[in-house]
Amino acid sequence: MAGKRPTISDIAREAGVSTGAVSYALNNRPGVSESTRRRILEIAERLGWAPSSVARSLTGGRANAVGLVVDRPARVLGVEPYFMQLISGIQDALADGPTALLLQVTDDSAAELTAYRRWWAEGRVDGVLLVDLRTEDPRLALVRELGMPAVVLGEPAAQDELPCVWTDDAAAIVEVLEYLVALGHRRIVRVAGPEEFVHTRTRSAAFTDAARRLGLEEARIVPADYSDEAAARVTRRVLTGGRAPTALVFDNDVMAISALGVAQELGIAVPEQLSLVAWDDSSLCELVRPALSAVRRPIAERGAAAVELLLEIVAGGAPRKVKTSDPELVPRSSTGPVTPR
Amino acid sequence: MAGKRPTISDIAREAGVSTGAVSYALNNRPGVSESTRRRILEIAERLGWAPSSVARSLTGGRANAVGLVVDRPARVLGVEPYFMQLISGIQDALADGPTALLLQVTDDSAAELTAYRRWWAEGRVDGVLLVDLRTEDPRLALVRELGMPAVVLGEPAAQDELPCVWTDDAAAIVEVLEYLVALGHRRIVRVAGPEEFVHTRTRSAAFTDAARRLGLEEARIVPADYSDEAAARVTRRVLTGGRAPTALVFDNDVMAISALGVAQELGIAVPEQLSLVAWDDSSLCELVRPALSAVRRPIAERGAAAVELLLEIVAGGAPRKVKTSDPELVPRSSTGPVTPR
DNA sequence: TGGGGCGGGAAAACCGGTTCAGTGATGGGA
DNA sequence: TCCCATCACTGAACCGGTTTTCCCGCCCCA
Repeated sequence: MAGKRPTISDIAREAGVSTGAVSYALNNRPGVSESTRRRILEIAERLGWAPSSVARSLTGGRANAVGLVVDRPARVLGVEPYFMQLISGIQDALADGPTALLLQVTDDSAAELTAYRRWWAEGRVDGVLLVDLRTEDPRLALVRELGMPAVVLGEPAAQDELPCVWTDDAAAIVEVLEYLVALGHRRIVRVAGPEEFVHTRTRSAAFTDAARRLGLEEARIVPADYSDEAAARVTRRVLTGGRAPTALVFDNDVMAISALGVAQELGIAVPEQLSLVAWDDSSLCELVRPALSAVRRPIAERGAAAVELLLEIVAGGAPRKVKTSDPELVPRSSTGPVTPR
Repeated sequence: MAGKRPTISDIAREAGVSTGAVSYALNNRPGVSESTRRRILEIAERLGWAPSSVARSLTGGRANAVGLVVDRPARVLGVEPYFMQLISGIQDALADGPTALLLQVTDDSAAELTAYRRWWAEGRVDGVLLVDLRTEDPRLALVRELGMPAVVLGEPAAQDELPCVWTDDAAAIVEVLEYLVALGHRRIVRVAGPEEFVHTRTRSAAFTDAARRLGLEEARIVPADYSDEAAARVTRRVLTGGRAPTALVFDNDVMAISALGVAQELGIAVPEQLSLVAWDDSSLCELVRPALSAVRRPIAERGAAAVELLLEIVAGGAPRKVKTSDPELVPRSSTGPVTPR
C-alpha cells in the first residue's frame, strides 16, 4: 500500500498533545515528562514514523548531504578502481549517520563547477569533497566565493587555508626509487598522469629530487593521461628509443597494465629486462601476469577521513589538515634486479 | 563571502509585489503581467537567486532525487567497471534536469534494504533503481510495501509488474556458443556469477538450452562469485581436471582476466589451446595480452534508460518494460579455432 | 447604467518539522 | 502565607517556497 507517510501531527493528534511536545519527545530534548515521551515514542514507532529529511533541512538549514563530483571521462573512470574505493570509504564514514552522498559524474570541468554551484544554491548539500585538484583550480575560488564547506583530497598547499586530507606521496616516490636503485636500476622513467593535477606535480618534484640525490644516470618523466592508450603509446616510444630505461614507474594501475601488454608485444621480458611499478595498488595488479609491484595507498581511509573532516567543518569545526597513513610499496613479480643484456 | 542565499521574499520586497506573484513569475505560470514578470526575473537574476530544492520538495512532495544502492564488496566493486559505466549512463540521463543521484555502497544486503527504507521514509528520493536482482528478492516486497517507484535493471519476470530495463542476455549467450562451435569447440565451460542473481540464472538457462540444441559434447556451468580469486580457483580446477574444456565463458571481465593469468601459470596457450570469452566488455579486456574477446552490453545506455523510465513513472506514467539494444560479441585475440593436441 | 467576465495581484494557508514565548499548575523556601 | 522557580506543555512563528482563495479595477456588452 502506498499510504502516505505519518507526520508529527498524526502522532500529536493520537497522543493528544501539541506538535511541539512531539518534537521535543522525538528529539530527546527536555520539555516533556518521561511518561509522555514514552507514550509518544511508542505511537511514533507504531505508526512507523520517520522524520522528513526535507522538512528538517528547511528549518535546520542543514541538508544532511555531502556532494562529490568526479570529473573524468567515463572510459577511464570505469576501469580505475580508485574512485570506487574512495566512495566505499566515504560510505563507511557516512554509515549510519543522517548524511547522504550526492554523486555527480561528468567529463567536463565546467559542468563540475556548475554542479557544485547548483547543489549549494539549491541547498542540497552541506559541503563538498574536492578530488583531483588542479593547479589554479577554479573550484577553490568557487568554494571561497560561495562560502561552501569543502575538504580537499590532496596535498596541502601553503597558499590556501582549505582543510585537506593527504597522503605522503613524495615519501612513497622516494621509497620506490630507492628500491629500484637497490635492484641495480640506473635508468628509470616515470609515466605520469596529467600535469595539471597538483598531485602529479608533487610526485614529479619528488621524483626529480630523489633521482638527483641518488645520482641516477637517467631519470625522466613523460606525461600521459591515465588512459591505457596513452600509456601504451608512451611506453612503446620510451622502450624503442635509444638508451631504453630498465624500470618504469606509473601514476596509476591501468597504465602499468597497459605497459605490461606493450612489453609483451615487444618481446621484452618482465621483470628480467624491464621492471614495472604501478601506483595505487588494486586487485587488477594481482590479476595480471606477472603480478605488478605497486604502491598501495589508503584510499578508503582517505575517503572516510575526508568525510569526517567535512562533517566536522560543517558543524563549525576549524579547518585542519589531516594526514592519513603512509603509502607502502608492495613488491610483486614485475620488479627484479637488472640483468646485464 | 558567505552571504546567505536570497529568497523569493527578498525578490518580492525589491519588486514591491507579493511572494505569490514572484513564484508565478519564476515558474512561468499565468497570473502576472508580462512586464512584472520581466522585472521579477531580472531582479532574481541580479540577486543570483536559485530555488531552494528543499523548500520545493516540501510542497511539491517531490524530492528531485533518485537513489541507487550497490551491494557488492568494495574489493570486487572497485575493479569491476560495470558500476561506474552504469553510473555514468545514469548521469547522462539526469544531466541538466533538477534531479540528483543519491548513492549508497554497502556490502550487506540488510543494509541495502534499510537504506531504501530510510530514503523513502525521510522523503529523500522519488524512486530508486534496483540492480542485481536476486531470486525472491526482498527488495521487491519492500518497494511494493512502501509504494515506492522503482525500476529494475534486469530481466522482466513474468510474476511481477515492476517496470524494468533489460538486455537480451540469452541471445548473446547463444551467439557466443554458436561462435565457439563454429571455431570447432565442443567442450565449453561457463564460469558463472553468483547463482542467486536472476541474471545468472537466465544466462545459465540459455547456456544449457543452446548447448543442447548445438549438440555439444560437454557444456558445464561452474559457479563463482565475480571475484578474481574464485575465478582463479575454479579455472585451475577445471583446466587440470580430466577432459579439460577448450573454451571458457565468463560472467564478467575480472574473472576472465584472472583465468588468463591461470592459463599462463599452467602453460596453456591462449587462444591456441584455450579460448576465453569475457562478459561485459571494458577497456580491461583490451588491456591484457592476448586481448579478450568479450560480450559488449550497452551498460551506460541501460543506466540512462532506467533513469528515464523511473522519472516517467514518478511523474505518473505506466510501468513499462524497456529493452535496450542487443549485446554483441566483440571477438579479439583470446578466441581461436581448436587445434588438435 | 448595470452586470458579467477577466486579468493582475494580494493574502493566507499549507508542506513537516523546530523553536521560542507564554501559561497554568505545582512545589519549595522565607 | 506569599512569592518565585520550575516543570510540562501549548500556541504560534518560522524556514522558503507553492497554491488556493479572494478582491479590486477595468472593459465589454446589453
